[in-house]
Amino acid sequence: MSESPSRPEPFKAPVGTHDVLPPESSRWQALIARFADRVGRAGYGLVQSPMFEEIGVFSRVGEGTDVVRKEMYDFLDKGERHLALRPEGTASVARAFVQHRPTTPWKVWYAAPSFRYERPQAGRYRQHHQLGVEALGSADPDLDVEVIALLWDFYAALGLRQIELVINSMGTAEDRRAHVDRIRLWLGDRIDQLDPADAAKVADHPMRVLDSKRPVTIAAIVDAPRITDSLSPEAVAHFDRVRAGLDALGIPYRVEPRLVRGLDYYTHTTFEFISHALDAAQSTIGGGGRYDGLVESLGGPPTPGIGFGTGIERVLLTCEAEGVFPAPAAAIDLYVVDTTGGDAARDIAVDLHRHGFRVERAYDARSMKSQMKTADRSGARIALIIGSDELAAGIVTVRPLREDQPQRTVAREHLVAELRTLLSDPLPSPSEDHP
RNA sequence: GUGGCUGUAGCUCAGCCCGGUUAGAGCGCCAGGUUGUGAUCCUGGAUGUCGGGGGUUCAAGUCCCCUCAGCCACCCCA
Repeated sequence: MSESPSRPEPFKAPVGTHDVLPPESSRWQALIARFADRVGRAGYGLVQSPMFEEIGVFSRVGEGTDVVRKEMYDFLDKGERHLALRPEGTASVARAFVQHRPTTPWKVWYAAPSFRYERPQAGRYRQHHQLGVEALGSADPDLDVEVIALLWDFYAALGLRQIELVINSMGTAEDRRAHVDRIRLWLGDRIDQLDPADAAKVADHPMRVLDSKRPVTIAAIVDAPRITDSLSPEAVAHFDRVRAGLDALGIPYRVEPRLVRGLDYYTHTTFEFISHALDAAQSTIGGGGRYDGLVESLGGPPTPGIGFGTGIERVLLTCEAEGVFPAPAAAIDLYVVDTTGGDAARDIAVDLHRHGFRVERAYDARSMKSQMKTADRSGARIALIIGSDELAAGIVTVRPLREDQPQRTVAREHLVAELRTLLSDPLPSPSEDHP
């Protein structure tokens, strides 16, 4: 028997979570930056809300949904408070609105994790990340159009083409309630024609049965009443204006009267973006809708609102499937190679950082060959070489790695100026922030 | 929560059906190819609780059981 001490079992990320490491993380940064830019230009400001809330914030707004009934990560803290990790983005933002009462229209965006206790699979995690916007305080159908257009444009800017927009109207809160009752009765009369799994849902979630994927059920409900046939005049007018707006902007869409979203606070417009490039089961990459009663249900004044969320993981998965939006190239311009022990590399690298350059260096006093190898792999355009000769003479050998040009030496005191010229593209001065 | 498939070096995998010397490949990593120069090429090297536990056996990466994890699907949704 070996006497070697047993190593502790290595830890792994919890089920359904994942680490995002370089270079993949640079795609995340770029994606979020694109999003922030697009929605920022439309007047949306960043909102940062807590990752957990009193459980009531979520249960109040989604008591009938699986997302809050079965999938919430809830816990008691040391003060016996019943809290929950947020399962979706809208409720937290609505709670913040109620708490702070900002002037309306209040338009915000977020990039934040959501948590749901589900079995993970392709495109589905227990912690996933959403980009989203919420606009509160206006019932203007043009706002519905604006919000949908933001997401449409975002996908388009990434280069995604195989995206379908599906929209529906749930009508006013009264329309919705009446329709749910009507559907429940209608399905109740045909309950034995449904797939048993769907039949079980009729009492609690009749609407859910309508977007069933089971062939037996699909056949049984072809003639089910459609909400679009029984909307109030007010709701019809709203929906008409939303469609007219999308038409005017040239945004293609399909009206799907059976579209049912996972949260049951929606009124009027609901929408979903579906990727046809994904062969996984999870093809919805974004969705949202209007929620005119939500703020009130959280104790605020009657306040209309609309928003969407789109899953970063799924969007990136779709980008991969369509072969668009690759990870940005390496961000390093210079690599310092020092064979004199490393002090020169330390001084030059930090000095160049302070002057705004993007610089890396080798550590551990490796051989020159090894350092050059690393320099090459770093993607740097130029290696700055310091050997004993350079050190003694107060110079640096500047060796281009990407272009076929001879290397040359530059005096240390002229290095910054020389490199600025050499790299040609304008670099920010040390005081400014990077672009 | 239910079901199917898969777990062997950092990564991708072979070996398992037909148990048997020090467990392999490619890529990656490290070093060297004469005295200071990368991406090619050549040579050499390091690294494995064969997911974990139990069992069968003279002997298990290979067979059996349990368990955990990953993937995929149901469900649900981003």
